[in-house]
Amino acid sequence: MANAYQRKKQPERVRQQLLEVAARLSLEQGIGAVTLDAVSQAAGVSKGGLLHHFPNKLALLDGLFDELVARFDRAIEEAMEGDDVERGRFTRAYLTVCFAFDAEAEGKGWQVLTIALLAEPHLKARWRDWVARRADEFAATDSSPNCLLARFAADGVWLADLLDSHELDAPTRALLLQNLKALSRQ
Amino acid sequence: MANAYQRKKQPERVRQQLLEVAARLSLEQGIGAVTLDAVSQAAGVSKGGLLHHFPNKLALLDGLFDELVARFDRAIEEAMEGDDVERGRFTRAYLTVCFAFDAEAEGKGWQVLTIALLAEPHLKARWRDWVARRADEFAATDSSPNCLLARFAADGVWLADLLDSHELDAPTRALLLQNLKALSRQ
DNA sequence: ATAAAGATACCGTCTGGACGGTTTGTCAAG
DNA sequence: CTTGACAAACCGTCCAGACGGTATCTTTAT
Repeated sequence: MANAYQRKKQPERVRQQLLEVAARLSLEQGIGAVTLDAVSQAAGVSKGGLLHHFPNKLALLDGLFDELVARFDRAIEEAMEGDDVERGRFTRAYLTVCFAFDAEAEGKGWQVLTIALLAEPHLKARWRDWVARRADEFAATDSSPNCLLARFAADGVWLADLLDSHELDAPTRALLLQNLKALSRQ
Repeated sequence: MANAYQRKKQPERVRQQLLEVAARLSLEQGIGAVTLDAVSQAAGVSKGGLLHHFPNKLALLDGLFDELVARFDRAIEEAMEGDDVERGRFTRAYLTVCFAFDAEAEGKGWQVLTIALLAEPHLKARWRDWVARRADEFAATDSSPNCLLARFAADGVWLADLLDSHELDAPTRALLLQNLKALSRQ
């Protein structure tokens, strides 16, 4: 830290580090702990360095959002590949990802952050766009009332995970997922 | 404002006003806008006045939470009265309230706030308690997998309202509600 | 090949303002 | 005349962002 001028320059790595640290901070200490000072310090970068990569705080949050969505998209795409029934395929992938999101260690790191993002009007709008785009993209295969219902339920489960309410035991959870997937096929 | 000493003293009214203003601010400008200064000013009260009613900011948020839960409870109770089928009665009331929550002007005012509350660990825990208590209270009539599913879906719809995503048209929405209620009776 | 000329990736400090909270004072009601 | 309901001024802290600098990369001109 003291003299970090001459260390190897690795902008992409530093950028990534900043995002990770921001996510971790929000998880461990709430969104209030995500300050430019805290993030930069925990990432071993000066505040000026942070502001070089992200010109302001909103840009940092935007970056987090991008990362989050990209991850989500990748997970969904992956889940869709192993499914050869057209009808409701997207919905099933959505279900899979939402239900898995609490288990994976990575997911945990993004959850608290997510809520914070949705509290920010700007990011709320961006999420809205994402939903609209997807709904449009899969209108042909996933717009049935049952699919809609299933996805809403997935959101509910995701929310419950986020809040640590409900505490489902594993078999109940598995059964629920199964039922919802069945719905998506009808 | 300038000379508010001699205005009629109406503590309960002022307290209510403060809560309403805080809710409205969070709705219109995000949780970040809910500061002691902003709330007190918008409520036509000095900051000292605010802090007289709520000794600190957390107390203010707690107050909002209390109000929110009380309203929710009342709405649910009301919805349960008109339902004479025991099985899934709570779930149907829960559905009714969640689905109605976007329509009523009142509900709108509390939505964004809610998310913010859930970002606060302390309030998150309180919500968790609420869920646990209710789940326990209605274990005999509303613990079937289908009821659980229905309530999760309700949460999803509520979340969608909160985020203005999804934009359901009225008939689809009504149909969804109907389907979920049917589930709760099985 | 190399050196000059930027461009990019940082560092360290400073500042203006916001924000939560305290304190002291004032008025009105009981 | 005491207590509750406020007002108004103030304080310490924190924080976002600006700024001016420095070191390392890349490109270009020679």
